Amino acid sequence: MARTQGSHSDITGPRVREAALSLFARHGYAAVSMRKIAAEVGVQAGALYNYTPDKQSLLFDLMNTHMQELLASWKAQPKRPDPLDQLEDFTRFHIRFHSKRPDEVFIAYMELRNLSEENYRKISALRDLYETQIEDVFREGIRSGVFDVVDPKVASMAVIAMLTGVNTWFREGGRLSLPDVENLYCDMVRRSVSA
Amino acid sequence: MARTQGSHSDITGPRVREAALSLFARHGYAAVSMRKIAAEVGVQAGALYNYTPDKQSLLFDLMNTHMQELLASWKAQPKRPDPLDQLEDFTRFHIRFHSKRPDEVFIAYMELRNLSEENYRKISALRDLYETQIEDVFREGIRSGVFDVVDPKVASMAVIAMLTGVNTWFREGGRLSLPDVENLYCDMVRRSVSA
DNA sequence: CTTTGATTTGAACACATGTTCAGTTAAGTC
DNA sequence: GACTTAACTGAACATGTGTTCAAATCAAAG
Repeated sequence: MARTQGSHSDITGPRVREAALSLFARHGYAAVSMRKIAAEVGVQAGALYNYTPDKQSLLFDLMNTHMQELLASWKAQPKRPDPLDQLEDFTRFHIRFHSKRPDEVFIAYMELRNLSEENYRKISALRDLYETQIEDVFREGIRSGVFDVVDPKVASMAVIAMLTGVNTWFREGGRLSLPDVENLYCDMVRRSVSA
Repeated sequence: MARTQGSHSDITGPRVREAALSLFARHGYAAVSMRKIAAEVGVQAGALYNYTPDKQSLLFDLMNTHMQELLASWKAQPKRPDPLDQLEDFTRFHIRFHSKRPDEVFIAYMELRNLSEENYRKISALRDLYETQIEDVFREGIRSGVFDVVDPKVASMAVIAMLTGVNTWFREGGRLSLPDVENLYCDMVRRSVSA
């Protein structure tokens, strides 16, 4: 058996994913052909099928990996006892994590409708799981009296939408630094739900 | 000159736009072919070109009309003197206007990258104009002391993102009525920026 | 009923699509 | 240097793409 180590697939595989990520984010899943992805990698279209069963799986893999990393990364964070601190941690974590992965985030929000029904259900479940994380913080803070929130589900959706919106305008090297932005949003988020 | 009045174009024209709106929102601009739009209208693809010079113009018209109506509708609103009231008015207006036009809103946010450069600039300018509306409210409220906002631009982006997020989960006939949602968001928005 | 011209058809254009696969290339083992 | 096999090419498949346009259709005016 020749070429089991040092094989090209160790290099080409990731490059296919990178090319798909970048192209899907820039032009959208439907507008990017397998030939364009192949051209970006420097390979013929047929070669892509050594690394993905089809175009749909390429999209799903990107979104699934992103969501898994998002959840794992949040759960790896140390959890402070006070819900007010947890809310600040979540705010900073969300902004930081998302600002580092603009392409993944863009795809995760824009390409949901291009997933097959089954794949859509899987990604949706992961997103629900993430939304539940902050919802639980609200419920705990309501019980302990530090939050004045009527509807924790709505508050979760509102806060997540607000935080994810940062990606639409924030650019490294702009008028504000990332810590600046974190502080501004921490302040607004806390005040919007504090007792 | 025959058939100048009661002509089919009075009926087919709007139906082409409606079909494009619905299909673009559901499947995305790139995934919808002129033949699919034509099929939805009940006509052959060639006939569409009596109503649009090309596919791109169809997309631009939908987005442009939406943005023009959004701006005109906001400017037609009576303007109350207190910035706190203006903020509440904006919040209710934004939620109400957007929840009535889910397809237009979806397209306006998702299909920006499918606009030609020139069309993108035009739509961007309109969006900037809308964002300026609430930014001006913040600036006035900071001056008069009713708002405690460090960065009115960031506050605008945060509030608009939060409000537009309603469209991703709110459905008429669900757990909450639209007035319920308006009240919840008014409360959060006001508290997040009040002095 | 004939004329008129707006409206629509249906075929054609040149090219792009996702996917498959027999055949070629080339890197590692013996 | 011969052998093995992963990696890749390049052509082919059937189908779909936006757009054009001569010809057919059809409702109203004369």
